[in-house]
Amino acid sequence: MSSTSQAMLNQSLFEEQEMPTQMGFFPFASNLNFAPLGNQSLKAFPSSLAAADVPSTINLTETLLSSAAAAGNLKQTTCDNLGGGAQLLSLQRSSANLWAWGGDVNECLSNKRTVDDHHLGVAAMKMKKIKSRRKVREPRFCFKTMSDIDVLDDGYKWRKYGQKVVKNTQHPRSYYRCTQDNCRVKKRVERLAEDPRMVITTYEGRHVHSPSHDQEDSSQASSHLNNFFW
DNA sequence: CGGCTTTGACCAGCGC
DNA sequence: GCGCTGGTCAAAGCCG
Repeated sequence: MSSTSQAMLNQSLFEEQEMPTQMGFFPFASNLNFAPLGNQSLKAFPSSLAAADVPSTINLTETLLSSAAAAGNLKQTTCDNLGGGAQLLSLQRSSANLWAWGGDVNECLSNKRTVDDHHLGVAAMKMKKIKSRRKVREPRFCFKTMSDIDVLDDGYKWRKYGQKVVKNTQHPRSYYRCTQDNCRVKKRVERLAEDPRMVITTYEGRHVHSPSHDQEDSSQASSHLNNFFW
């Protein structure tokens, strides 16, 4: 990824924060820096200053680091040429890599939310859902994980509602919905065609509740996550 | 029996 | 308008 496109991305993330009705990354993403990773990927890492100013960003980082550490093979490094000795999340096999995926970055940024869902009744919502199933989308957040496990434990309870074989991939895409009442968060899980070891997880929407996890550590970590962007 | 997964059908969006 | 594709629905079956 060129520095120009990275600059455009950062600009778009900033705009997303100022105009929450637009499609894009979650606001927290504007507190992350991005480094190019291959042709299509970005590696996300916390800006040291921003992280100090925005505790929730630290919480996210800690959450990911702790979950990655739990999965093993966490490797934390610094990268001086990115300025200020910025902290990178450099994770190895079977750990939770947080990065934005190039393809979905474009998808996220190109989609706009057109209607405010909050003022619609249930019936109206159903009608709208039927009429514009794909047009109206919640904010999305996606990342790659190199893992043998398809569904990562993020502290929330999910129910699978569909599976689809998408074009040019050997592996089916699975669709999950949060089991909590009134919570419309969805996630898609698929394996990268070019590298089946990579799992692409895409979250859509925001949770309106705390994680329902019975493991204390994960629950604590996930609650940090929930505090600011779920 | 309730909650979950599977899976074929259906529908909307998009490109031609 | 038509065909393709992705996303969702919902019935059926499975499992604890």
